[in-house]
Amino acid sequence: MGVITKVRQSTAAPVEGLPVDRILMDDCIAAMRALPAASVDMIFADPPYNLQLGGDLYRPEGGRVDAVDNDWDKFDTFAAYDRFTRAWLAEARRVLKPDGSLWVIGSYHNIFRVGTALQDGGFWILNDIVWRKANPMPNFKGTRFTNAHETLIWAANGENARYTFNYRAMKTLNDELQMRSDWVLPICGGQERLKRGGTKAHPTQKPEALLYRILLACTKPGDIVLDPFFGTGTTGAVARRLGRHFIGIEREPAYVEVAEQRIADALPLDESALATMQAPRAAPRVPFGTLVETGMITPGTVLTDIKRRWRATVRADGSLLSGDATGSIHKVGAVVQGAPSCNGWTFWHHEQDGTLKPVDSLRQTYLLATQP
Amino acid sequence: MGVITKVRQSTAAPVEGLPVDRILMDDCIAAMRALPAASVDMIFADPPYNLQLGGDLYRPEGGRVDAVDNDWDKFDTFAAYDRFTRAWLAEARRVLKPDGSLWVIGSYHNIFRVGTALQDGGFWILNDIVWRKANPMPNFKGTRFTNAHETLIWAANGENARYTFNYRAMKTLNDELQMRSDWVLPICGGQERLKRGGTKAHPTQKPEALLYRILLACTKPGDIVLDPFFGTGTTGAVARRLGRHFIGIEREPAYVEVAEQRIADALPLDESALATMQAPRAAPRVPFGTLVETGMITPGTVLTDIKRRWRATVRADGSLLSGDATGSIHKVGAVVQGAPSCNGWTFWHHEQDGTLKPVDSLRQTYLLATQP
DNA sequence: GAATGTGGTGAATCTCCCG
DNA sequence: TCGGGAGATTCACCACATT
Repeated sequence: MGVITKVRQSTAAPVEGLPVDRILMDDCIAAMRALPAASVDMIFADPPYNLQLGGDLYRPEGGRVDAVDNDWDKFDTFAAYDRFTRAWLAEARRVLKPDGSLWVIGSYHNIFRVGTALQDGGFWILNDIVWRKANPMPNFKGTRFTNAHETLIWAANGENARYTFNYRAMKTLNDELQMRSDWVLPICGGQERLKRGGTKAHPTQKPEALLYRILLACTKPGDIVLDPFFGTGTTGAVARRLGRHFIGIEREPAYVEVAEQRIADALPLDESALATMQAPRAAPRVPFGTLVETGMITPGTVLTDIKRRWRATVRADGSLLSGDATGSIHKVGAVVQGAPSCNGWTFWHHEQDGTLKPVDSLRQTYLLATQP
Repeated sequence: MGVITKVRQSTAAPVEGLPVDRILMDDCIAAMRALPAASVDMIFADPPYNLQLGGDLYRPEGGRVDAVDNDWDKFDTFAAYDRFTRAWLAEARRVLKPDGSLWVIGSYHNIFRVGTALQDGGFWILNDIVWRKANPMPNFKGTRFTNAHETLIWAANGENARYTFNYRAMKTLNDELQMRSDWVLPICGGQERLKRGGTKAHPTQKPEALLYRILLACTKPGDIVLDPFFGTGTTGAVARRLGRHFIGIEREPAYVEVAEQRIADALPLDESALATMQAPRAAPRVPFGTLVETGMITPGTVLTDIKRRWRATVRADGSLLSGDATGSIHKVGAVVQGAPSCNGWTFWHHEQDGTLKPVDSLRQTYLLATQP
């Protein structure tokens, strides 16, 4: 599997005097101003999200959520955030080569403002990419949908730029299917999460797998990647492992110190390490409710067990009603039988062509219709 | 299991003279202007994604502009789109009830402009939702990532609005896990795709499953949903099925004709099928003292937490005593743990048949015995 | 040693009603 | 409008301890 091709090297000679493979401890706008125009091949930016959090948030079991409360994430107004965004984007565009591209990551707090600003500034959006987190923090209070993703924008330096996109590499990475605009990756934790004195070194460290995919997709070996919000240096570490150069800009000395050490420790990846950075194939999970939503089974339908001893009615939200019992297909199946648990998929049946069929057959039909 | 409660209906009486369950064949801004303020419970909007808005505001998209003039031209075009967006959003906000909410769907071409405009206009973003298409069109040229999703924004009418969110219904729909911000749903095709003379009746018809989830999540039965870009009426068809009212606005007579027929064919669900899992909050409140009064628990009974780390004694008035702490089951639970708050119903247990059971089980028993 | 259980944690705009 | 009190609320993964 996987076609091995010769890797194209970066063609143009690097600009003289660039602070390559170094971290500049400075404000990002000032530092970019000091760089020559059209000198880097890609920019990855993880700017402040302007989260606008309220007071403390507590978990159901009592613990307090360790939120992002750093000063660098505080802006007085949207207008102030926009000024900041437009300023760094303008410098970024100047520093980027004509055929380079820009990546920015954000959440709904800031990404719409960033997207608008970069369109206004002349960048040309190529894709928006959704990082679907495999293990996001739940919504503890049950007030909204679990915020389970972040958004990345990939943009070229103008509409007609000839940007780099390693189509084959992405297709190979994705089991010979085209890489889609939604990426399922775990959040950064475990051994990968950098600590200082037992606590996390940076509140928003990004997983290396994310940068791995971005650099592999949009740069060539030897290319120079600029990260104006370097933090603890995920971009630098991945760039080194993939044989790319980096320029990091970071204001906080504490972050710079951690990043220096980390990049020094980063070793070029071998084959097996690369494999672990791939996302595991997401097991297709189909909730019963999806069958209701897609019209495969209608609210009001009566389900029975195979011997028609018990009956239950499907409701609009995919719950069942049987006597006084309500809940999921599994829960109601368990209750009517007086059993501790029950697999509702095989227990409940619906009538189809005069015969009883388990609702699991509907799930199989759905999977066949929607899987590539 | 599960408390059966009557489905909460929309509370406020609908505004007099509203064109409810009708399609207004008109420009959306003009039609909204004719509606009274604060009159609809939800708005779902599927505005044009590209810049071909028609009218004299917008230049035709046809010819490519030379790169030198590109910036200015793009600015001009984006500015025109922004004016249009801000205009319809302003009317939408006026027409929306204070506790109503807004949904907008878009792609990377327009969604950043829409998001910025609605934040500037005073809407408060609650979630951005990713509709992850189960079967998207591939990227034939292999020049970018397969564009496999669209983005929706869900926003309240201001930061402190008390919007509707049927948390329990969503959790049930998703097999007893919190509904996340990434939704996997098939695109609209097959039987559902409306045709006129063999070709698709509308280029961007949305799947009913998408609207089904949105209406189930954010409206109550009897609520009024406004769709200012009605198209072939997906919103209206789903609203009718789910026992919600709609107001559609659509300029194109051909779409209106298709929509009318489609909605007439949509079968409303009966009331029992419409029921969804209700939050405990919707159940009648039972003070702990009631259980003491009715003899379900005796003064002097000792309660403990599940691990028997803390003990408390029930007093005649339904308060607890633990060491020096006295007060409600919640307050004493919080005090002994040193936590900011505590749900005493699930924290405190009593011994029954040799095992510890949460006092909440007594409340459930009481509710079952006293509910009609 | 393997299986199981316990505790900690992650970019979070995180309650509602009543007086 | 503000303050106080009732009471509702979590998923996946990892490290580490226990069986």
